[in-house]
Amino acid sequence: MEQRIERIKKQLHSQSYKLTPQREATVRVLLENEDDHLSAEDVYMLVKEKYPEIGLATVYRTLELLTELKIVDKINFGDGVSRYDLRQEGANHFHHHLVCIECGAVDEIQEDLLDDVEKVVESRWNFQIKDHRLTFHGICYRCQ
Amino acid sequence: MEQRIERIKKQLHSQSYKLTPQREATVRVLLENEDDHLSAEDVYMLVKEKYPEIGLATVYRTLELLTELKIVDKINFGDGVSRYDLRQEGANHFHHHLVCIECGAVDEIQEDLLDDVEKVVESRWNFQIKDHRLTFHGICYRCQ
DNA sequence: GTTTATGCAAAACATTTGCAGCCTT
DNA sequence: AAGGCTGCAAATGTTTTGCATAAAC
Repeated sequence: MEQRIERIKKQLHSQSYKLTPQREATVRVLLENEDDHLSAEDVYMLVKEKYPEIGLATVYRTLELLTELKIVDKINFGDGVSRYDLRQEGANHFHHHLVCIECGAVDEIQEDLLDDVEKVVESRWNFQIKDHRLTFHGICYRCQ
Repeated sequence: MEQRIERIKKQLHSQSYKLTPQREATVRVLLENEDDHLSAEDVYMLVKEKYPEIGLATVYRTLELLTELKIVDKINFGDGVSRYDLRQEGANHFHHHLVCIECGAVDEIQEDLLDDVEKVVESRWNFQIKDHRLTFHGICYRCQ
């Protein structure tokens, strides 16, 4: 955890951004809820517990910054809000998601299942892939 | 075109919805711009050319209805708006997208490249897939 | 001291909803 | 007369922006 914060701090510094207390509190919330898919509002509520003076705008600005630095990925599951998902350290692809249409749970697939598909797309469509988004909608093991 | 409208009309009737002039005008805009990925506002502007009295709320309600009937798919590429994409007739999967990060173009892949991946997900994660969303972000052939 | 970041409030958007009136049967 | 459907305006919910203040370098 601390090491991970340290590395994020370096990443910010390398682009001449600072890890302010507000930003650190926000990052900690993301780290502590790595399995969830928090909206900006969710993050705001959780950060406020430790840092009550923080403003919602700061949270939005921090999440935008982290997205830009590819520390988090911004994703939208079709309900009106954006959600923010920490990237695995060293991962060069965004992980996949399983969204249950019964209970709303969102599970993650960390494994990259798209290697073969991407080779086909790159050669057949002559498209140079930089990133991807793959989400399955269906019924999770709990709801079956 | 006319036959396609006719089939959509039947599909609506089978669920006891009507194909009103407003709905028909909206469907026509979608058919005429099948290659694009129009937002509700885009659709509204285009429908207004032929049917100036239409209201934006009606367009939203029609798009929602068409989504429910799986005539269109609602998709979000990460800019703040939902886009609406006609499903290929008879297609049982939603097609894939290539979004160019240089020029913003969105190309479609009609072929289903996910058959193998879905088999793995269904058995390994015990997840019953009903639908999927796959988007690649990268550089299109035009921008290379 | 100049830049960078923050908090608040207001603004900007996208989307949804309430409701009175309008068709169609 | 009843139902579904529409247009308008208002309401809602999310995200962004302007600005004055505060913190960091």
